[in-house]
Amino acid sequence: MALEHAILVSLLEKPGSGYELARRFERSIGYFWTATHQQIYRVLKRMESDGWVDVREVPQYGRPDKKEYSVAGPGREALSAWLHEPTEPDSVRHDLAVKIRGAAFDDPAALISEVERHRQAHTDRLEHYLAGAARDFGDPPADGPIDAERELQHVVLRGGIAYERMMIAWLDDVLATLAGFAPGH
Amino acid sequence: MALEHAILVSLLEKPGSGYELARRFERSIGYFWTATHQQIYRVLKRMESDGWVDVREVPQYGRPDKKEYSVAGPGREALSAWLHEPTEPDSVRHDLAVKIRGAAFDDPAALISEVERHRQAHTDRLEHYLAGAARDFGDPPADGPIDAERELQHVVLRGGIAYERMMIAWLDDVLATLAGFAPGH
DNA sequence: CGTTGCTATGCAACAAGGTGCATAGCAGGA
DNA sequence: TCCTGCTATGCACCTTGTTGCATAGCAACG
Repeated sequence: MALEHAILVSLLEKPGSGYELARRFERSIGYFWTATHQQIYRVLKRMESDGWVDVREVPQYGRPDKKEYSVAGPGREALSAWLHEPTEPDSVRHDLAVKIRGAAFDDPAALISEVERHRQAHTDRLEHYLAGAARDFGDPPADGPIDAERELQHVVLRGGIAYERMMIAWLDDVLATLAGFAPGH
Repeated sequence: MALEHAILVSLLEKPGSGYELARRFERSIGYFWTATHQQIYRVLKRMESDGWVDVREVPQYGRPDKKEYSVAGPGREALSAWLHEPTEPDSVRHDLAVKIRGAAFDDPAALISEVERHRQAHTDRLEHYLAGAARDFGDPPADGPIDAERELQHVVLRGGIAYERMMIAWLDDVLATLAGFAPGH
């Protein structure tokens, strides 16, 4: 399982509360690893009892207090062990692909609006990525030592951008294919 | 949930046993929807008791008998209903991306072999897809009515090919980025 | 005859993920 | 004052998914 590991990475990049982690999982991290706040709180509790993270009560004014988590020694070691062990490429779940093949036994044209919805979602996400890339990585690399954290975040973001572009191009292909059935239909 | 739907699509394309379905989920269907045989048997049993599929005992010689499943009326209706209802784009789980960002807090160079392993897996899968495309869709389209089932299977396969090519290109980008840390290391 | 290996089906236990709901502090506006 | 809305944490339940194991027919090989 890797939700623990995703949380460890996120906390190493910046300590934070369960709530803050949940929000990160709605944006940056969440684009390649999803989790709801219930899941996060549950796993954080386990990680705390395993000594992977430290907790600090942070009083806040104008809003409820929070528990700020940061990575402890054993957590760092667990992450390191996971990084050094091979992982199989993730299994994918593309229900749109199932729908497309299933459409052959129903009405292919009825899928057009669904595919367009997905295309829009991917376009929005691409815009979001590109904005983030311009904001965080727009400047030419500064002189001096290479910042590994920054470089690695950047290459992951480039992966997200490549993925969204690929999906948009493919969904256009799907739409063209679906359109091919329409007239004769 | 969509394992039921993936099974319905697969059975509509061709009726078969749980064992045969499990093997299809190791190849074609499995590239965009994974399932183990235990899961498939369990779900098939439920689908049978819900009247979604019909079963036929098929005696075989030279090997154990099997139960051949085919889609029944209610199953077709359930699939149709699912096809017509909107679905959110699937959540992704790319643990390699988590590892890459995590490598900033460990040894980035140690990830190189892992990334190369993944690259090889994607290359193999691309080869497999291309062979399938040449075998099944290599001929120019025959005259006559458009075969929706064939066209839709083809466009899904093109999606798989686009995905693998994108991944290979991105993994090369990752490797180049990781190599950038090595000398100074 | 015993072993290996593929076909074929399945159970039990557990881990992980998702849905719905509950609680509570505090700010700002109607 | 009440309501809405955001921050913040959490429980209970249920569905899915994974792992390990068990059974059994039959073929091929040594």
